[in-house]
Amino acid sequence: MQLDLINSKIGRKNIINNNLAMPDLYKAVGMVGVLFENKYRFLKSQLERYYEVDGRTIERILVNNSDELSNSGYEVMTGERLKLFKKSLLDSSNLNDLEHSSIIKAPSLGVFTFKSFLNIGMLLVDSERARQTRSLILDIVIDVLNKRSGGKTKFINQREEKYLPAALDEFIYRKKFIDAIDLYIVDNNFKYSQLTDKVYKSIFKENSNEYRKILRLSSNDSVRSTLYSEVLRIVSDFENAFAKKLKLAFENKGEKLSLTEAHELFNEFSEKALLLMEASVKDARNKMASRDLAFRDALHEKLANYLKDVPAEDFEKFLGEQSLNLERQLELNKDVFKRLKDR
DNA sequence: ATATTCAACCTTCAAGTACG
DNA sequence: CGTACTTGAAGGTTGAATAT
Repeated sequence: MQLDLINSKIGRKNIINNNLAMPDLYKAVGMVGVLFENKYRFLKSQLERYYEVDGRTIERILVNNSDELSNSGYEVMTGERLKLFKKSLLDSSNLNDLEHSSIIKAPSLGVFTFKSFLNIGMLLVDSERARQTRSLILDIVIDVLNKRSGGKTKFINQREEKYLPAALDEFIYRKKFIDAIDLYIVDNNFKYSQLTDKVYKSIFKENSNEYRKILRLSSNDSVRSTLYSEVLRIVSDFENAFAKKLKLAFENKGEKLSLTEAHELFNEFSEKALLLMEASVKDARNKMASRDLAFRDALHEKLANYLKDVPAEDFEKFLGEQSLNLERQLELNKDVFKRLKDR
């Protein structure tokens, strides 16, 4: 993972949003904070000491990145809350006398959470400690990812409850799609793969070969089994809708379409469908590009405009305790499969 | 209730330094 | 050599605590 944390806001947010890695990070950093309102809090003086920088440097970063840092938990406390905070600060009392006397009088105080503590480290350019901390952060985040995913991220898309139903639906629609190509287009060795690629290109701008390369899949891995449920849903919709179009065109014409005609038909269809499903296609592209960068270290260059940070819920969804591997999902859905089989 | 005081915060101008 | 980053220093603002 070659993430440039200093220059990539998305990269930084992906660290901050990764709640699963926080306990490990906290342990590794070894800086003890004061527990207040359920979060570990740090003072600017602690950051100065840890990163070995001047307070003004931190101040400047706070000013230039105020949105980002308040999102990661930095705040200036005043009034009643400050009073309470000072109380817990005194109880834990792991600061020296000088800090002690000045802080006790402070009418307002800038307070960092552990996340904003890390966030500062990801923005300090010249501090050697910050540099070390960044590489520590990346090591741990990768380590947590590997542990949680069992070392492989190829099928990380499947570790989510919505995947299985989406995959089952897709299986059914895929069959309709294949059948329609079979029945309504004149025989051609390439008709299946060409139209499948067209579906992919419409939805996420890559054909299956490009996609394979980006995800470093071997030739016998199926592309579909690596798609996120949101992408699969759209693939299903496309396949289902285009199958109907093909049937209609076949009935109008009274005979099988040539492959060229089928391509033209698809182009028309795709243009309209993309417009109609604009929001969900955009959402799928966002999720695919962003998650693949964060989880699979794979960059979809053609979807670069769709890169966003991966929300905290996604880390939980794909790496958390609730994330399920496929075997377990299959186990839980045994009865569903039995019913399907009996049909 | 009003004035004073204090530390932190904020802004600005300026100069030093590391780096390609 | 220009750019980006860091540090220096001074002056002003703010909000809360304390004194009057």
